[in-house]
Amino acid sequence: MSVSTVSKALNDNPSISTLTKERVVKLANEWNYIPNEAARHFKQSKSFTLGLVIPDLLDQFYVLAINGVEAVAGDNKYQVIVAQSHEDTEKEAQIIQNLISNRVDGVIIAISKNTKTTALFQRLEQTGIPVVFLSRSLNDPGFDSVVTDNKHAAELAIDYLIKKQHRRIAHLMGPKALGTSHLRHEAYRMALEKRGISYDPSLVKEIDFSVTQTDEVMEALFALPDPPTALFTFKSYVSLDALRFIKENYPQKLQQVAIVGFGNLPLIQYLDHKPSASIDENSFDMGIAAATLLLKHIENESDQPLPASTLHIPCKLIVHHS
Amino acid sequence: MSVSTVSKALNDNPSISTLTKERVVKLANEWNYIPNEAARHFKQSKSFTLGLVIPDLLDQFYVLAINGVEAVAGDNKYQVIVAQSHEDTEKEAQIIQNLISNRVDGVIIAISKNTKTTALFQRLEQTGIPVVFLSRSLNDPGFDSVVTDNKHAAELAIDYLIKKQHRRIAHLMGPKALGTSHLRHEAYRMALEKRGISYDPSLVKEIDFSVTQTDEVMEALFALPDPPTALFTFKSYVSLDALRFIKENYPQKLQQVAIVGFGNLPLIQYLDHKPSASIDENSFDMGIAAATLLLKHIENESDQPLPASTLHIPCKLIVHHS
DNA sequence: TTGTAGGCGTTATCAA
DNA sequence: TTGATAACGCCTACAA
Repeated sequence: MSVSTVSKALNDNPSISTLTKERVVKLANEWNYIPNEAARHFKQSKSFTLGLVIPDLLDQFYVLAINGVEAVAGDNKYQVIVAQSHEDTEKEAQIIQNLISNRVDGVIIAISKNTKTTALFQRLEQTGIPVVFLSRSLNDPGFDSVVTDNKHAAELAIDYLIKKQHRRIAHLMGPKALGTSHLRHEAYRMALEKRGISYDPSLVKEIDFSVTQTDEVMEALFALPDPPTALFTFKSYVSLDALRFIKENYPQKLQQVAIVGFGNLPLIQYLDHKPSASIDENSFDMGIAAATLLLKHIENESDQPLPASTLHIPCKLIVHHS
Repeated sequence: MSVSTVSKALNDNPSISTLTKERVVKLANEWNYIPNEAARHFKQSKSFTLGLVIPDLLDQFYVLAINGVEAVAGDNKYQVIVAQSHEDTEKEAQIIQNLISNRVDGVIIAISKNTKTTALFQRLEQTGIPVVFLSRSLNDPGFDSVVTDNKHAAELAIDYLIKKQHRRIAHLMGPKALGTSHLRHEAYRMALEKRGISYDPSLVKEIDFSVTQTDEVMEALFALPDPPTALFTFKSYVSLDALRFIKENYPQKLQQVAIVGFGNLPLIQYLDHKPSASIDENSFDMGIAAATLLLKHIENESDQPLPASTLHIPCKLIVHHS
């Protein structure tokens, strides 16, 4: 029996008789034959693989997003390769190079905090590999992205804090290199002004996610003549660092200073002193949205590429009760 | 110019003139040519890929192990595909099937808590794909594994608790299906008896990692006529659940009950009420050891397979200061 | 020093 | 209904 007959039989090709199919399947099982997916993909010049690049697997926000991506990918017979950049632009470039080498069908990426250039991503698109930015987007509107609805998030947070009588609300802003940092900063500013609180630049401090810098910034904020009574942070891991700083250095302020940040992390449930509230970014849903959008590009057969779009995923405020 | 000349030029084959090489490399760069790794692997019938199967990415223990595996893999030009079983044997089987389909060169796996049969793993080995079990091993000595030195861990924990005047030390034992659960249980028993504390089976309770079951078990333990004053847990996530149970239901016991478990998780640093201590399993090193062992098998050219071995990774006790 | 040809496992096309 | 063949992109003998 020829290879082609076997191939057709296993793929349930209608041109093969039922009897032959049965015999083939039986033998295939007996001999534990498993088709070589790699060869198949090679032949089809399609890998049925999505590359997913994230800064760090220890960040639960991304893990939840991964789960969302994997769910959609699995439903559509795609695999997912997860790679960590460890917030290193160089490593990130290496990963992307590698993903191109392996001819993944598409890439979802949460860029590292230092990534500024778009060259690599243009290269991907040129190679015919669509890219979707997750959570952290470039400033370039030419790319697809799935992001938190930062504006709404800031309003939820500021509303909550104002209701709790806070007027001096500081913002621990993300690294300037990230477009998301500016979006959140702007959203914070708008939300404040809309509610009649004038924006005070001395209450805005850039952080780089390191403990030491957060400590410095907190020290500076508390040294102000009129220090903040509330913090709005770029992400909840910063909230946690800030909280620890307060516990260690200003324990008397622990009950007074309210903290709200982006990301409702599962680990918060274990804490005794929780941040006051968190923005639940629905990162699982963000993963789903990113993967769905990416697949739409991948499976777009027309000669025209789909126009780039930015999806704002709705979020909600979760108040933590300590 | 022929493809073979180009291929040789790019691979720096000595039979190609320097001039030709230069011209080829120049054009390759100009045209953004990136070799198709998939085709290369296909040709070599080698994927330079390791499969890494773990229960859950939200468990920081495994994330650290992943980092270890990735470090070794990267140094040896191998890629890593990470897949989550979500503690589901069926999903796990699917993943392994998929890894075989994709002809990975080797597999590292932390089996799900329900996995009992070895059939799948034998299938892998038969297919010529070596397997290394990580942390959670089967009872079968025919397979390679990298595990915590459970015996030493139990001694460290029990010594610590005894020094703190505890005599009634309960064990929250892992799921019976896991070989590791029995090893740790046995290590606990031995450590106790060696120190003149008789083993009391009423102080041993099996848990399945669910919050509800941990709650039930804790309730039962505290309802004993002579309840435990210390807990030795299968893993630190169980320690955290137990801690929460105590805070919510027996707050007066919070300061008295000592808890020690396997796994020194990064998230513990954020807690106010920490477990008393944790076994630092050095999971990063476990990942390194597993990957190194696996690569040794993969790169074993001899016709004889290497004998199976079990590596016990040294661990230490980390005392947490609340 | 360069080119030609064969093959890795699979599928699609076309012929038998 | 089945079989032979070419092709996917790359590498490697071997021939020129």
